[in-house]
Amino acid sequence: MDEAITDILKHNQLSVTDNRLKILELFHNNNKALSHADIEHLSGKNFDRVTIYRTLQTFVEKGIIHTIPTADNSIVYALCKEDCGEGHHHDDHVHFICDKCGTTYCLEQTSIPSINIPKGFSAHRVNVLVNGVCKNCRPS
Amino acid sequence: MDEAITDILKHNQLSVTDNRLKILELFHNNNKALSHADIEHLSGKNFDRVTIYRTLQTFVEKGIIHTIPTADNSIVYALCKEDCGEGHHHDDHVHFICDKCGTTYCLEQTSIPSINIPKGFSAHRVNVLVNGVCKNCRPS
DNA sequence: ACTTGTTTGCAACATCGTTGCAAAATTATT
DNA sequence: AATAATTTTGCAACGATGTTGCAAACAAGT
Repeated sequence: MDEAITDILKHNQLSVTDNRLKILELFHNNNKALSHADIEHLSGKNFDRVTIYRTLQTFVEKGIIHTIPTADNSIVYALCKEDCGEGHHHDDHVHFICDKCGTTYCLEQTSIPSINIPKGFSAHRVNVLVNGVCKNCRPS
Repeated sequence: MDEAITDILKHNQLSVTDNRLKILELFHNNNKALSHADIEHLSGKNFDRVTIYRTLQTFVEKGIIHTIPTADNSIVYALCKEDCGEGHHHDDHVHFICDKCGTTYCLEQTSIPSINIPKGFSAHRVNVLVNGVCKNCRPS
C-alpha cells in the first residue's frame, strides 16, 4: 500500500520524501477533495506551510492531483484519474460540494453534458459544480 | 441613465452614495464580470479598499450582483438579472472565462443542462464554468 | 561513502479580506 | 431649511493566505 504510493512518485520522476508520501497518503485515505488547510491539520502540523504549498503545486504540475474551483473561493485538490499526466489533465467529471459538511466529491461516473455556447466563442474545458446535500448528510 | 442606477439602489432600500453609484455604473458600462481589483483600478482609486469590499458584499446580499467561482480562485462579480432579490438568486446560466484576456462573461441565453447525480445525493444548485477563447480574442 | 542535485524549513514579504471605531455623508423629522 | 437619527465611509490594525530567497537537510546516483 505504501509501495503503491511510492511508485506514483517514482513514475513521475519525483524524489520520495516523507512529506510527499504523507500528503499522497492523505488523499488516498480520505476519498474526497482536500484544501491546503485540511492537509495542514490532517498531517498533524509536522510540515511547514510552505512545503505543503510547494508539494501541492508540484503534484498539480505532474498531473497527480487537480484543483477544483468552489463557490466560496477556497482552492481544493483531488486525486486525478490514471490517465492524467504532466501537462495533460482529463478531469471531465462533475464536482459535488455538500452545503452541510462542506465535503467536495469527484463524481467520476457522472459525465459532463455538452454545452451550446454562442457563436464566436470556442470552449476548451467545461467545469460543472453541483451544490447540494451528500449521501452522508442526507436526512433519514 | 444615472437615474436608473439610483432607482436600483432605492428599490433595495440602500442609501444613494457616490461609491455605490460609481460601482454600479462600472458594472453597467462593462458588460462583463469584475473582480475587486478591477473595480479598484476602474474607479480610479478614489475609494477605500474596505468600502469596495463592503459595497460588493451588500450588493450580493441584496441580489444586485452575484459571485462566480473561477478556476484560478479569484472572486468575480456580475450583475444579476431582474428576477433576483434579497435572498433569492436565480443565476442559472453558464459562465464563460476567456483564457486569453481573462474576461468572464455571463451567457444568459445558454441554459444549464440537467445533471444526473448518484443516488443519495441531492442537487440544489448547478454551476457551469466554460473555459475557452471569447469572440474578441478569436484568431481571425 | 561521497558527490550532486533536489527538497525542506525558516524568515521575510506581498496580497487579500475582515473588524472596530470615529468622522462624514445620507435620510428622515420637525 | 435646519436638525436629529441612521447609515456609510475611511483609517488603522489585524488575521489569513500565498510567495520568494537562501542556507541546511535530505535523497539519488556513482
